[in-house]
Amino acid sequence: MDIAFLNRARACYIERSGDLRTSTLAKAVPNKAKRNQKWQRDPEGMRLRILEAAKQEFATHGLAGARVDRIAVKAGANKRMLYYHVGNKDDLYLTVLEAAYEKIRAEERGLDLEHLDPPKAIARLIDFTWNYFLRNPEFLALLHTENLARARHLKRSTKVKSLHSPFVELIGAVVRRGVASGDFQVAVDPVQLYISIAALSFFYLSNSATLSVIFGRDLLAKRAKDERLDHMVRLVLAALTGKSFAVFDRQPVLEPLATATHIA
Amino acid sequence: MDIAFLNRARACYIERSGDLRTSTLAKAVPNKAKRNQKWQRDPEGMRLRILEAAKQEFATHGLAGARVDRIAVKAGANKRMLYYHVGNKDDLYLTVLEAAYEKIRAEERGLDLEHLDPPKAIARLIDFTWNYFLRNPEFLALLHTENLARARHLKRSTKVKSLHSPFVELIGAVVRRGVASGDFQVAVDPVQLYISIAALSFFYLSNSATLSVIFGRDLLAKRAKDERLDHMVRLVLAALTGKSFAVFDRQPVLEPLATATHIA
DNA sequence: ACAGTATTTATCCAACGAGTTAATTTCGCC
DNA sequence: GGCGAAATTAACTCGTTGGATAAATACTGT
Repeated sequence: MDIAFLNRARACYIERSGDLRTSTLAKAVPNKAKRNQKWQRDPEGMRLRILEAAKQEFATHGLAGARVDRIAVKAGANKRMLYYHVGNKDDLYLTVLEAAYEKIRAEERGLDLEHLDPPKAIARLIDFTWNYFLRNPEFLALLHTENLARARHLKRSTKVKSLHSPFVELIGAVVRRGVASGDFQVAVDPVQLYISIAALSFFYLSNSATLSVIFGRDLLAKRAKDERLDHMVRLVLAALTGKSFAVFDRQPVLEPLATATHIA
Repeated sequence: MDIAFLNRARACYIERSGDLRTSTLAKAVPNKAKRNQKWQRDPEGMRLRILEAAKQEFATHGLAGARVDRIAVKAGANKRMLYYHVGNKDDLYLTVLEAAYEKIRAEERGLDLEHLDPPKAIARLIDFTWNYFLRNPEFLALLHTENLARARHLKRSTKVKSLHSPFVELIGAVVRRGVASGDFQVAVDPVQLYISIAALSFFYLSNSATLSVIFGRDLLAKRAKDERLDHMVRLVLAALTGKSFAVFDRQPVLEPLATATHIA
């Protein structure tokens, strides 16, 4: 969901300053072309734009740093609309947070690890996590913001609590299979493993700014990112299988994963 | 540096409401006991209290969420003092950030890994990192805040950039020794390893609030923390040595580390 | 004991930011 | 073709907040 696109859409939907009506957009091309219209109704679209703008704003500035007016402008809306369609700043934030969790849970469900052999399944899991974080940097920021607030909002949210991640069970199953097949040495706690896998990607990406300064190199350069993914996969697989780090050369492990596997 | 203590110190230093002067405190017990004094000079103490209060405030509320007035109150000072002793809100923040980096670097230097055998050295490193983060939760929060700002302040700070962490070199040396002795299988990139070790602790602790909600259990309970440390050490050592996860039972690895090794 | 400076207090204020109120416009429906 | 509800805009309120100013008080050297 690209905010720039959404704004362009709105902007060109009704050419506010001129009379020109070039609305070639999908959905609601009005058949009666009234002139002099100042605005056009679009509740769902408005709500979407508002939430998208709010997500960006909360992600880049945190809860306290976010500005309601800025969200309105970014959404191409009037500030009153935020209150009309969603609620006050806190409601806005909670809605964004819930949507973020829903989104990642949905993508997680699309990943089937069941029929992969255990090492490949773990590798795919790491690859997915890494790429999801990479593609959704706001999610990282929102998570952190919520932790600053000691999960105050999350606790209130029945919605998020009902969204169980399928990963813990999946990892548990993969680990059991791995142990049975002899691929893995020990049955690690799936929660610990899940946290560790998330941690390896999360920390690198969410702290890439300060780490880049400290180490004096750009950790978000293509090369650096490739190396990181490689390192993480090797680290975890070496630990689980008891085989050497070196055994896991890139191609066989990383080849079948990649971005194509992700849901749109 | 305990803010409550500092405040108590100040509060009892001059008993403002009564005449009673029970100043048993170190440093500057005034020999001429003037009566009716309204306040006492203490520039260094004031500065310390301000910075400590600011650290707490920035850590719990982020940069934008921090309130200058609240810092003043917490420091037992007048707001004007912040500007007098440190500078505006941004200066305050940068000073706090720099102090935080200085502190961890100082403790890092106190850790000598050179004469430990490689696996023990790595275990101690993990233990140190874990416990440092546990003892200094504000550091985690500050790091995140700074990353939200895309390291804007850090880049400006010549001080922090000059504070090289000794860990990258140390880890490099340990890894080389380990490879030479046959303990380790492959010479991993020390930067990657450093980041991974920090990541495993950082993510767990800084996101413990949301993770606890998601998993429905208290990740900061004593038991859970012990398990986490155990898991991290096993994970990394198994990966490096190529031996099984199970080989590393708790006692031998964790015994010689513990809190006593840390600098005050 | 006195002058001059360092430190601290007591107010003030202009800008900002969240949230509201009321007026205006669109649109489905009869 | 017009009525009423839904959607949107414009303008305003009012507490908060970072920062500034000036006055008061403690300390230092002489």
